[in-house]
Amino acid sequence: MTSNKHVPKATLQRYPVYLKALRKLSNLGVQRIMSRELSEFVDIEPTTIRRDFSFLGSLGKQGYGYEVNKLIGIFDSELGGNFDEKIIIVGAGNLGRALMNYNRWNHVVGEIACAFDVMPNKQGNMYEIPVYPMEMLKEKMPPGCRIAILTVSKDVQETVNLLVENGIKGIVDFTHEHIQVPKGIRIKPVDVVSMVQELVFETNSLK
Amino acid sequence: MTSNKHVPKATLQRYPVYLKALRKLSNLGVQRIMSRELSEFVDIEPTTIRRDFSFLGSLGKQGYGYEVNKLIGIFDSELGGNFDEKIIIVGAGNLGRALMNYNRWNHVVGEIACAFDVMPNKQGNMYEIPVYPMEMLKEKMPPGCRIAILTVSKDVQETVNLLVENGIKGIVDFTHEHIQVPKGIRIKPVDVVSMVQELVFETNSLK
DNA sequence: TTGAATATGTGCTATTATTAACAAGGTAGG
DNA sequence: CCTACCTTGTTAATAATAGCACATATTCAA
Repeated sequence: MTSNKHVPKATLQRYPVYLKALRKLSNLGVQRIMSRELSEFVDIEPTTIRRDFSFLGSLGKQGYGYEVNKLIGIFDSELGGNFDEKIIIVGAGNLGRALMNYNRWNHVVGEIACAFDVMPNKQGNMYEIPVYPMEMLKEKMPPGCRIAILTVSKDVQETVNLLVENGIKGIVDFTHEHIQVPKGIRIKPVDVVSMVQELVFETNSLK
Repeated sequence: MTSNKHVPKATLQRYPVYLKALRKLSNLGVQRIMSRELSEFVDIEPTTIRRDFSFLGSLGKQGYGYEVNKLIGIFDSELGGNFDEKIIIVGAGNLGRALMNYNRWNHVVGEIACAFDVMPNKQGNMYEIPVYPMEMLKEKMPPGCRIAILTVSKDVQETVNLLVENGIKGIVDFTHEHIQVPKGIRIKPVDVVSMVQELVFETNSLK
């Protein structure tokens, strides 16, 4: 990080949105963009965008705007550590396998290094990604691995404990269970049911 | 809704968390709980919990706490409309089918009424849920259906437009595309890549 | 029945996040 | 090179959210 300013949580949550939009724009051949244009694209106020970007330095030019590819580069290097993250998938059921097949990880976050499952019939290679037995977690976990995607359906808390013991710092959680982790470990629940509930709650309460 | 107080957005986003935790506790046989206990469980300050609950009425008893099942009942009726939502899944690939097989929807949000896919070989019945061709959307969409889960991988924006034209108000979006919708339509992006990015960004920037 | 103990619900305060407004500086067209 | 125009980055103002602190109501043990 160049600047030592504290980046607000809310901003941090918007960065992936910007990044996705910028990549899309770059693919469309857009080379430069102004906060006002980007605003219409991502539905975030121009001022908010400019402030969010400002935490990463003075990235734009006055009277001109931002270079799309420069912005992407900054996200990669300043925030993403160049996105060479080694990620593991824990649980190789339908969902886990669908995620292995996403092939959208490279240069965007890193790569799925390997996966783990308790069931022998799930083990082996899957979409060129090795799936190991759960007992081999410690042994096969790539060095420096911090992030796991959890798609198991049984023994959830036990599995989480195992992951934390082995140095995992962040978990993308696809289970339906309620998980508890020590301070400092981050969990991102990806729960379709909760998402739908949120939509229902909003729709029922806000109108 | 009993109270007409405005429920803050932040609160609305926490309700599913409470609900999930309360269901878990109920299953464990817990009948009453205090905000302080619940706080440790969900990692949200007791005060915040009490205030969040207070928007739905005076649900607890002073010096006593809350009845777990009463709380669940309130969420169901006040917010969830008793969770009889008819949901559709659009896109019956790996992910779509995994979601059909979740069988966690009943009494928690509602039911997956049916699914749609452009590919003829994906159509037919899947886990007892009918999968129709995309052209039949208008015809087969259940009456009053407001919520769609989107797992298609092609023609994303076109599909979204179609859904919105047919009355969908909220979309749980599993695609990797950037989507634009008219005001009033809510999108919940469920993007594993963005989730991992968020974890990476937090880990790289906050320490 | 009584009173000490306890947990809720809510003014109020502190913190965090968003938006408006504008000075500063670069652009672009002649 | 100059000038009129734009858009950034940031300061200051507003809004939203979180958390303290306590009055109030209820429990529960004796």
